Amino acid sequence: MVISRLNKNYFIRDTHLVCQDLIGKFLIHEDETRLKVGRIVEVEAYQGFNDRASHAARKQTPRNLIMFGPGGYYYIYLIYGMHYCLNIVTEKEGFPSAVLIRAVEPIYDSSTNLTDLGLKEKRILGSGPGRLCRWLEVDKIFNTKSVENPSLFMANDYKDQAHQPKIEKSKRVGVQYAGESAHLDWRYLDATSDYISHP
DNA sequence: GTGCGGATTAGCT
DNA sequence: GCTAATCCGCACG
Repeated sequence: MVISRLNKNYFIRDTHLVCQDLIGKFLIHEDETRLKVGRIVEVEAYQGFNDRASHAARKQTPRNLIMFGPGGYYYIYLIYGMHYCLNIVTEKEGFPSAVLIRAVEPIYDSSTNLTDLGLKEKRILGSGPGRLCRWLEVDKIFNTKSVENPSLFMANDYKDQAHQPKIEKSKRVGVQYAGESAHLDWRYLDATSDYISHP
């Protein structure tokens, strides 16, 4: 299978379709100093003006401005003063939406031999939105950057590592403050994966 | 300028 | 299960 990068147009469509399609895809940080590859196993949808869990639910601010533009750009913010969360903006300009990457299975790491690690240790690397950003060395430098930038991107395959995911939906994590929006089943995960953030 | 609280995590009970 | 850690965006005025 040929490795091909997901382009901006991939994200300019319904957020829930993007969520389902992203499960099993690869998230790759590659430059002169590192190569890290994770398989996406859990994401969440944040969609439109009526989603009270979304940063874009109230109004446009300097921080959430990128969410109001067209899909295909990263939205990365600092949470609780110490963890970054990685999102990809989705849909057409004017309908603020994004997909939060919540967990990846570590596939390759140029600074660590992953085969030396047990399941528990690999889970600590990639299970959870803050943990995966720490492992992949993703921070606000990539905020507002296009998914078509050369070093942080997603791809449909990585060295024949892909396999068929079993997609399940459930409630989003950590949004109990969001009233009506809190109970929506807008979290998508691969039920065959051992790397889900809240098993 | 001040104050509040979060799309989380780690460590302890 | 509970909570501290630790910063900044944003709402107030």
